[in-house]
Amino acid sequence: MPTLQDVAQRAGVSTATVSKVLSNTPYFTEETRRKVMAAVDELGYVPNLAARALAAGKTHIVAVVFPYVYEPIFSDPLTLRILGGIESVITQHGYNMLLSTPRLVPDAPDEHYLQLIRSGYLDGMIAIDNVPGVSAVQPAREKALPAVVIGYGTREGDYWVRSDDFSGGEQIMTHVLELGHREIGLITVPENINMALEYRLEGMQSVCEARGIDFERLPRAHGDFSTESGARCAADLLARHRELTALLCLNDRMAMGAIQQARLMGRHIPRDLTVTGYDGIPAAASFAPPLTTIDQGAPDIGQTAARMLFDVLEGATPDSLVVPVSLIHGETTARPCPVPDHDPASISPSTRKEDPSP
Amino acid sequence: MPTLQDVAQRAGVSTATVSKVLSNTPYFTEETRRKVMAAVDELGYVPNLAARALAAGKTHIVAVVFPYVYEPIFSDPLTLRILGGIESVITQHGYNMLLSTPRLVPDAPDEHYLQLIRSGYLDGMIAIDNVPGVSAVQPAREKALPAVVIGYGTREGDYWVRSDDFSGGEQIMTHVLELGHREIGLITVPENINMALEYRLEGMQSVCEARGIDFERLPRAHGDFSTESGARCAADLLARHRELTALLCLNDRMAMGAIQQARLMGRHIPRDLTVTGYDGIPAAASFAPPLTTIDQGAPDIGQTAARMLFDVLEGATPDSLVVPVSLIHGETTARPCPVPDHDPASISPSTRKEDPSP
DNA sequence: ATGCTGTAGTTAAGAGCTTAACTATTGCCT
DNA sequence: AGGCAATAGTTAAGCTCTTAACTACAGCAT
Repeated sequence: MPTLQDVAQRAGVSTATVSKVLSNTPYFTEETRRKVMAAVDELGYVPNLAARALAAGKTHIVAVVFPYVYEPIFSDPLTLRILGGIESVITQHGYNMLLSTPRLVPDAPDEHYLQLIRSGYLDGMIAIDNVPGVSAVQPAREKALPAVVIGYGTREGDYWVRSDDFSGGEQIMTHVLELGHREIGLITVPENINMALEYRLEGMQSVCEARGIDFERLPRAHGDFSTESGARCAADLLARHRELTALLCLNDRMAMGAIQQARLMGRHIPRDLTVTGYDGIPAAASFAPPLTTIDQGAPDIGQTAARMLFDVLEGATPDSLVVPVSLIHGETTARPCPVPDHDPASISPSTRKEDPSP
Repeated sequence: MPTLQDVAQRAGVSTATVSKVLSNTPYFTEETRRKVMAAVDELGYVPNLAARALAAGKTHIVAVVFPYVYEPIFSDPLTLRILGGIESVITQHGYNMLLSTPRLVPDAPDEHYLQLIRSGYLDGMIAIDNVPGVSAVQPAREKALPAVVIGYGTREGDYWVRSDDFSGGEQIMTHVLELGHREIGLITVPENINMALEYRLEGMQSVCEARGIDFERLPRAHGDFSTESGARCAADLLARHRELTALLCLNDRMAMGAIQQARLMGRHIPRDLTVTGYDGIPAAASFAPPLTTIDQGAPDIGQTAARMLFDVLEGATPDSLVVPVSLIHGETTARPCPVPDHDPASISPSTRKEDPSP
């Protein structure tokens, strides 16, 4: 591989001049540029990034951090969409994206991750941080590495982007309440493992309280984000609370599991049971029937976070941002049906999609 | 940030000794190691990766290359699963993963991508290469950068991992034929844009020919991998060929779209129409009904590719590998129903899940 | 003429690490 | 005692680039 030296020699100038030409630092003639570029082309010179990084202290590498906490991140479609958003912006800026997936456990730091952050290899980072008690950005703060947080694990002075979880909770609960449901079950995850979900719940609660409904009384089941857990939770809730006419699920995958389970138990969706999701993953739209859910605008979150990071790298101090969400009207919600007798043995033949009954 | 020098000084030894201790090169006493490690801890020393890369010519960075070709890669759930498999192995080895997504277009190389490959920043790469005419690994070959290809875009001497697409095609076609279907429609993508799909088709063809069925005669529609395109293709095929009793889709997303569309057209799945997918993405399992499809073993492919790369980096010459696939028996396939009159207006009320008719 | 400014290019000092080549010491064999 | 091998550690060169400091010189106002 040819080096700067080789190029300089061939062009008949010094290495400093070549470096200037390549980085567009002023003070060289058009003639010189031509000579240098010719030499670069002839030799097929490509700068060595390690040397450049060492000399200039800039690597042009940005870390994208998706911590493994309670959930294997690679099973969440949302991850991919956020990643896609981030990627488009990073690529535009000519940077490279290092994907890091530390195993975060309270009081047991991921040494490899810490080394990476402290190694000077990174110009900045974008981290998902939604779990209380463990932080992916903390090491970046310590090293004063420019960082943007996606989520709630932030401190004063951090730059962050968040989905408007509170509003999402409000919107979905409002939708369900306005359809007339009062006997509502919640499929969520254990307390305090994800702050985004906490805010969704708070949004739901605020709507309930405004309408005089005791949110705390609504039966809950705790899953782990997975489809299977959604099915399990639905089985549990529907068995224990036969009066339920709606299940609000805190993510789409659990909602899809819940729907399948409800069907097995003889419920038609949405006629006998309203089910909602949250996230707006692609599978929710192609589900049958399409899920009523909240679109988080995942690619937008990724793009926004990346843009913000580049602002910071350029010395600006961008404002942190809440990304709005929107309700997707699918076909899994309907008015509650007037107290049917849910005996699984007596599924009537009329359990078909379009029910023309009054 | 403290440097090697600082550590050496504090430990009262030379930088060379510190370097040896840290890299476990022989010839130092336990006593020396203790002193060095103490100094490292006290100073919180972390080696500068750029300097290390420059001096040693090793960066401990592996590129994972998912080219954008005909399809935005971030909308394919399979991507995420392969990525997850790769990630687990790379992390185990203490390497870092640089995610690169070049825009590959014939005769218009992605300059930024080329620079990255040639920049000496990478110790190796894993690339998905399934599209004829454009190659993600080619630059790696030119630079003699250790590489493992996932897919068919290989040359003599390349290391590769492939899913057994031919067998997958055979399995799914055999399954459908054995159920008794003869009027079969194919939902695929345009010719020559993806070699993996070509082999799936060839597998299907071989089975047909062995049974005296003229594969070329089967009606086809061409989508673009997306759910929506699957719906469009199904609409087209079912309208033009009312005799069809089965639709074989070359990926799961198109299958899900096809199923939704078929339902809109009054077909019950699987009673009136058998539909199959391919890939075994998570959404296929949580679909209603669960898709009959081929499990590609995506995480396994990723892991295998990564392991193979590390073998190469250690100087071994691993054997390239075909990863077996398996048929997932979902609930979207059934025996063909004896020539029903598919008038959308006359959906009978008995269109329910369990049909106890003889 | 003198001094100043601005431009074009060079020199050389790092940036922080690895490693080949070297020195020094010890233990062991004959 | 002499020679050799193995061990422990040091010295210093080198990896490739950036950049501050410098030289050289033309153009211009005073």
